[in-house]
Amino acid sequence: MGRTRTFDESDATRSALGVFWGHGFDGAAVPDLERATGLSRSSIYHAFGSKRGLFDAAVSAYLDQVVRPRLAPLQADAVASGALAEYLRGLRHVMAEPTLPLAAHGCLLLNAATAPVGTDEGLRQVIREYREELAAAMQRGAEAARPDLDAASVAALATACTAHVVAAMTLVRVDSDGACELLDNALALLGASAPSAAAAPVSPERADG
Amino acid sequence: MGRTRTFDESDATRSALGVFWGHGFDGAAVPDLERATGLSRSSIYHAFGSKRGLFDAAVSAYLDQVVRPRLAPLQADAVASGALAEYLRGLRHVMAEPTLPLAAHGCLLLNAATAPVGTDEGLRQVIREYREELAAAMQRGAEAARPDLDAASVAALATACTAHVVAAMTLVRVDSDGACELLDNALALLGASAPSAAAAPVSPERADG
DNA sequence: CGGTTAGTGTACCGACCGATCCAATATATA
DNA sequence: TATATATTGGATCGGTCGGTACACTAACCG
Repeated sequence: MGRTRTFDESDATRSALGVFWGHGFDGAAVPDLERATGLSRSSIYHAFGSKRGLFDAAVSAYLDQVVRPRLAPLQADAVASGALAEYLRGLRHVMAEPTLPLAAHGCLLLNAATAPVGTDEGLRQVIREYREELAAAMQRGAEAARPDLDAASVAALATACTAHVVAAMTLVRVDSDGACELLDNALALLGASAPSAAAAPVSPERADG
Repeated sequence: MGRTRTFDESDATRSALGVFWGHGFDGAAVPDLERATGLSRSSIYHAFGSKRGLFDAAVSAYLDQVVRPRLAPLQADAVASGALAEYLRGLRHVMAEPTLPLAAHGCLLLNAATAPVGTDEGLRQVIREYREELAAAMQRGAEAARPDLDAASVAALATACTAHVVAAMTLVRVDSDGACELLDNALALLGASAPSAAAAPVSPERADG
C-alpha cells in the first residue's frame, strides 16, 4: 500500500497534551500544537481530524498516563489502609512543586469543565466519568483507611476527600499554598479521631512525600 | 464643560457581567459586550479602557452584588448558629435550578482561575482574596455552628466547607447533581455528631442572578 | 448664543483563528 | 522498477479577534 506513518501518534498526543494542559483547549493555538508535536498542520488534521480530535486524544492520554497511575493503588483489588493518605500526600507533593504541570496548570479536565469547551456534551460526559472514577477511588481508600467507621461516615469522608482534591486542583494555579492547605485538611479529616493504629502519620508541615 | 454621560456605568457593568459569567473572559467577544450593554465599541473603550477593564469592573460587581450578599450573614458582627447551614442550603438551592447563572456557569472567579486570563497576576491576587474572604466566612460560620468543638476541629470543618463549596462551583457546570451532593455532604459534616437539633428551618430564598 | 469639550457610532486596522486544498514526497506492493 | 496510496508541508481560505481613528453630535459654560 502507501507510505507508512513516520511519527508516533502517541508521542504526538503526549506533546499536544503538554500544550493543552498549559493553555487549555481554547487557549491552545494550532501553531502551538504544530511546534510541540513537530508535525505540520496537514499531518495533524489527517491523523486526528481536527483540533478537537487531538484534544480528545490528549484527554485520553491524560487519564491513562497522569490520572490513573496515581489512582492505581486505590483501584487495585486490595487497597492498603494507608493508600488514600499516600495519594493525598503524593498530590500535595506535586502541587508544592511549581515546575510540575499539575502545580502550574491544575487539572486538564477540571480546567476544561469551566472553559467554553466545557459546554460540549461529549466532554461533559468525560468529565462526569472522571469525577465518578475519582469518587470511587476515594471511597475505596476511605473504606480501607477507616474500617472503624460506619458506612455513612466512610462515604462522607470519601466525598470530603473528593471535594478537597477537586478544590485544590481548581485553586492551585492561582494559590498553591491554599491548595496545599486543602490537601492537608483532607489528611487531617482522614486521620481524625482514629482509634486504630492504622492512622497514617500525618504531618501537614512536611513538603515532601 | 463637555457632554455628560447618558448611560449608567453600573448598568453597563452588570450587563457585561452577564456575558463574562456565561462565556468567560476569553470566550466573551466584544460584539457580545456591545449587544449586552447596548453601547457601541467606542463608548465601551472610552469608559473602561479595554475589554479587560470592563472585566475588572464586572468582577467587582460580581463580588459586591452576587458573592457578598450571600456571605453577609457570615460576615456580620454576630453570626447566627445556623448561618453556615443556611448559606450551604441556599447555595444548594440555586445550584439545583439550571436557569440561574450560578448553576449554569459556576463561579465567575473560579472559572477565571483555570482560564488563560488566570495567569494575570492582578487577577490571581483578586481570586486569592476571594478565597480568603470565603474561608474567613466559613470559619466564622463554623465557630457559630459548632461551639462544642475545639478550635482545631472548627478550623478543619471550616476548611472542609470551603473545599466543598469550591469543588461544587467548579463541577456544577458539567455535573449539577454531583455539585449538589458535595453541598449535601458539607451540610452533613457540619451537623455530624451534633448534640443539638439546631438544624435551622429551610428557607431557600435569594435566587439571585 | 457660540465655543469648547466630551460622548458616540461607523468604518477600519493588522493579527490570528481553525480549517482546507493541492502539489510534492516517500514507501509498500506487484 | 512501476504503480498505487498514504503522508507531508506550504499556501491560502473566510471569519473573527481586540483595538483604534475619525467624523459627528450633544451639552455645559462664558
